Amino acid sequence: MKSLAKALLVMDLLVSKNEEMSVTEISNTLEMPKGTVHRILASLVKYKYARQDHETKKYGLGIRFYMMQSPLDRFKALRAVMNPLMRELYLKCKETVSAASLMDDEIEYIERFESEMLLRVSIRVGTRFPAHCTATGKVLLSALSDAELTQLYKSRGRLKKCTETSVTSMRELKKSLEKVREQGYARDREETLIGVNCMASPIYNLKGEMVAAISISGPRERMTPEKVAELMPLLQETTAKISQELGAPNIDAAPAGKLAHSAKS
Amino acid sequence: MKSLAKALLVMDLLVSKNEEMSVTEISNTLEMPKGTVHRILASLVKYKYARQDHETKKYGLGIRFYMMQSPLDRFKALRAVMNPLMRELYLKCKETVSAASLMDDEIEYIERFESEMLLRVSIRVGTRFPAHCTATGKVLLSALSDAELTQLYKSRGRLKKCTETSVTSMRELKKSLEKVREQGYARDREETLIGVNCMASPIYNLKGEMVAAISISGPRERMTPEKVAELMPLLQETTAKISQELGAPNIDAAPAGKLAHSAKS
DNA sequence: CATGGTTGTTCCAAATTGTGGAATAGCGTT
DNA sequence: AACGCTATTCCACAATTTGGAACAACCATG
Repeated sequence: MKSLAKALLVMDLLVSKNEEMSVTEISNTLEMPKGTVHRILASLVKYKYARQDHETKKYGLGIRFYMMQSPLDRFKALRAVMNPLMRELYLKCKETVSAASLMDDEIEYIERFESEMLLRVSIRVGTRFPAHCTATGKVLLSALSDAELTQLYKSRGRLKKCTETSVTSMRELKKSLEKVREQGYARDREETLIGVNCMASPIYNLKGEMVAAISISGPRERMTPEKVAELMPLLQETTAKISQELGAPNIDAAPAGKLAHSAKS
Repeated sequence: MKSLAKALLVMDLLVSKNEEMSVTEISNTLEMPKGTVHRILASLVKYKYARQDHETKKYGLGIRFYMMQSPLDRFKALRAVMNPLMRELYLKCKETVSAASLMDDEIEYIERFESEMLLRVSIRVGTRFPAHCTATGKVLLSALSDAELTQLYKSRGRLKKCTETSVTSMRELKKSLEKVREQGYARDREETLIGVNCMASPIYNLKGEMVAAISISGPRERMTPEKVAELMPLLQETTAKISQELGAPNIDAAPAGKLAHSAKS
């Protein structure tokens, strides 16, 4: 199989270099015509074995490779995919856009674009919050089964109350998560911090596991119900695009997928 | 590219299943004719993206995939490849055959077939020895550059003397390693343990890095110079075969390759 | 021991598919 | 504006993949 052989050689090269390469670079190294290399790359990209940087036009390894690497590399790949689409979303809404994933019963922010408004939500990468009182957290928890959820909170007693509006009982939380599952997104009205409203939507990887969630957060005065309703399609469009880039299956089918085990480090 | 697409689908399936599958199994799942699946698998095997278990005839992921996984998985894959060929060697020489890799200035045994003779060398997986006074260790150290070697031993003072014949000075060691590089193998005469002789030969991975070494060890009385000379071709044949299965480049060209960084855990 | 039902593997004519040089388009620099 | 550099598209030729069917090898079962 000649065509397959050539494609595998291209993959080999990308694996061994482990950095992005241009079409001509590959073409020269492997002594293949540019047209051929390009066609191969297009197919590899289609099946997520390679990916093209839309800015530099260079090609690198795709998510299918990162999926089987260490959790650390996986996060790196995830961030690389999220970054440009999060920036796009930020430019549209001008509020702080952030991404987080679940670490035990907390969420940890892994990427963000901070609003430049005078009054804004300021979040640093690495920051953690209790999952149960953030929109992002509720989205991430919604991927857990009832059993997993009770397991997670079994030795933790009553839920910490961040603000007056935080949910504090397991029953309330479960009911809330039920709604999140139906809607496919979560909101929080000053549950994390007084004066801050937030909305979040999930990201799935190519196995259909929820790996992170993206949120828009801003001050109560700007994040009115109307504004949230206006931004929600944009947010969901963004998370859908990211999920798609990650190779997630059935884009609009009912989620209810498993939550990917998050890394400790 | 239809043929590539199909091949990638086969790979996808192997990745997601993460266990060996038969041709018909794949053929049914993907609804492709058996002939096509077989042809694709043959090509994937050729380029180390898949491998066939010669006993069960089933196909699984190849070393190219394991190469980019966590060090732990890499060791698992390495052992899977070494095991049958080490057994073969053991059956031919009836002496203890073992494999070890370098961990700092020690070697750690990662696989072994123990002789069933009354007087035999008994080694457990996980055991460690100072690298400088074992044949295996000398082989592994021979892949290091002069700079790396001094770096490794810089804060360790005089080399530990295992037996009377052990090398103890850095100068002696370097001279000894020079010889190992020339020969492509190492021997030790009661340098680790009084009464025990040993011979070792290196294994390279598909990047040309030395990842482990295999040794035959036995009591001085049986491991005479003549016996060693008789067994050496068998040992080298075995390590060559393993290296080849791992996809090592230029089988008989001058090694002088880098030593792969070994895992800590 | 033969038989039926598995499996993996091989074969080959038909035609669909990949080929790769050359043309095009797009981008940044001179 | 013209140049040199990319990535990308195009297309007629032909080499390649295709996949059904035949084969071989194995293992239960009758």
